[in-house]
Amino acid sequence: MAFGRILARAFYERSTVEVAKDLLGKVLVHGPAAGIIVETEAYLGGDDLASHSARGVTDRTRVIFGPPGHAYVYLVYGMYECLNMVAEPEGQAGCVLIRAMEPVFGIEHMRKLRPNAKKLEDLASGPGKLTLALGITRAQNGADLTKGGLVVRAPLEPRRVEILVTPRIGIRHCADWPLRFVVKGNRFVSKQ
DNA sequence: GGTAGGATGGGCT
DNA sequence: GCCCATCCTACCC
Repeated sequence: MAFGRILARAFYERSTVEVAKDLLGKVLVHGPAAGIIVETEAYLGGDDLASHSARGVTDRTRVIFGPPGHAYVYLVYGMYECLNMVAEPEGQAGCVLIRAMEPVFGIEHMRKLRPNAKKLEDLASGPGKLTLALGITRAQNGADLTKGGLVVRAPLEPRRVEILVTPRIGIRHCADWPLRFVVKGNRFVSKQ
């Protein structure tokens, strides 16, 4: 499969849940490597206490309140970086955590960045693994997803996907909210 | 097959 | 000082 067009800003300028669901099956590209997004989570504004934006605008969370279609990348547990896509119109909080990807292009490149991964299924089957495989760091925080080296494209041959909805993983607040979206049956997700 | 525990540092109280 | 939107290893069935 090859790449289609870059997703426009209007794609991201919608509700966070819509964007999280529609990102499934899209192609995430960074430099020489790319894969199909198979697992996402929505982090909402307002009363979603699991979101970093819940405490308002700070140096870290500023990008989440900014214009949609930008990357929010942060350090978690002192060691790993997580990639999010900013959604909602400017001024409103909301972002989508990219949790897992099916490797498609640049697989040898990604294997070098993920020496611990034994199987193809382990390359990007988690938010920290995915950023390692793609070489994404906080240097990409705030990057414009509609141009440059980090973009999301439509697939040229879209697959019909069935979406499984579950609670989000690894959080304490709002632990039962149904905001995790996975491609049902896909073997590259972090867990079914 | 499964899970408990440790690594490790930034953000915020 | 406490809390993490995680991953890997060791160890145990």
